[in-house]
Amino acid sequence: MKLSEAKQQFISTWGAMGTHWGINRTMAQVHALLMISPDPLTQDDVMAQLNISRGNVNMNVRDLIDWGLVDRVIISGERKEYFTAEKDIWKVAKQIIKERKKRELDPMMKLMDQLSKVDGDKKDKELKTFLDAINGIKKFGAHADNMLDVLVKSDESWFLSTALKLFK
Amino acid sequence: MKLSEAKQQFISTWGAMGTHWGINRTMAQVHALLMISPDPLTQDDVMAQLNISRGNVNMNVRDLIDWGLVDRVIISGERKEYFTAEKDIWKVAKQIIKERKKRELDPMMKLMDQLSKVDGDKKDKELKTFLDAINGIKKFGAHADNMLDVLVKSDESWFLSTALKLFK
DNA sequence: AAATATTTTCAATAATTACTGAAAATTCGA
DNA sequence: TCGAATTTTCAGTAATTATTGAAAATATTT
Repeated sequence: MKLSEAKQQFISTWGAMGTHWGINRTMAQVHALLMISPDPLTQDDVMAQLNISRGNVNMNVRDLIDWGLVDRVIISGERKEYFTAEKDIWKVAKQIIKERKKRELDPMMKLMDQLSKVDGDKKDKELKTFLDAINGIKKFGAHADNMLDVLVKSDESWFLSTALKLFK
Repeated sequence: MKLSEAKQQFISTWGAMGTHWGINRTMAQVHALLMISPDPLTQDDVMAQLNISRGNVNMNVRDLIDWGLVDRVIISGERKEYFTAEKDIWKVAKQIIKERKKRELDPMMKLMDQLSKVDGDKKDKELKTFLDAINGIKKFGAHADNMLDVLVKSDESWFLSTALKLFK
């Protein structure tokens, strides 16, 4: 298989995968492109390689920067902005875990706390089932939160060696 | 807060959360409704409670069954089908991990194996960066795969006690 | 400060995804 | 086996989400 073909396939699949994770296809494709590009790219490079408009590139790159997955790069003597992505997949994963925890898990747990204050007769089957569900999620969330925190703070070698032994 | 209100909020938030995870809003809402319902519900119950059409309920319930998150229940003497959802959130999480691993991680790893066979001059910077990315993902994926396998095979008490100590 | 290059915004539009509802298929009881 | 109840399918439509492209804003050079 030729490199150009392989790149194309990687970008396309990474994009499709993104849609299964609540990430828009193009954003995932831009990320994929930057991950396999040795040097930083400009908006025009991305436009050309993915065949998308300037506005689209701008928007998605900005989102990727918000996620902490892409950085602006200043190249001295150049007027244009360049963009580059973190290439260490472990760091990428940690960053995504960190962001999703902040954006999703934390607010969800806050809501569960509120919902567990629901009032009514504890003997009521409806209420009991509801509270059991909420409390189950709270407990699970607290543990997941903890686990993810440790994961995010750990380094790659820990993940690649120790973690496995512990799990086995 | 009243129960009916709390339920409504839970269903709505669980649905919104679904969209961040590549799951359609309605499917997540149906799941939420079944999780907090003490008794199995019929298609008509779900239609009434979520204000959606019969076809929509049918489709989403079928998907939830495919995901292993909802079961058909036969109630003797009743002609209609009833549906119920697993209420133990740890089992729900394990099931989702299992399915996503099968549907997403496994195929992705298969693709990486293919892409790592790309041919060309190993000195080429473009090729080198590409291969580094692919191999990084392969290595990461193999470990994640392993970790998730152990998680899925472990039981709740392990998660709630041992896992934390190990991680700390 | 004017000219030029570059980035950002956002209303209009396109593309995608989800939903409805009625017809077809299936199931089940009599 | 027939008829009624129930489930499933799916073409048409609605709702949502993503993209374009050109105008406005910003930054840089001369």
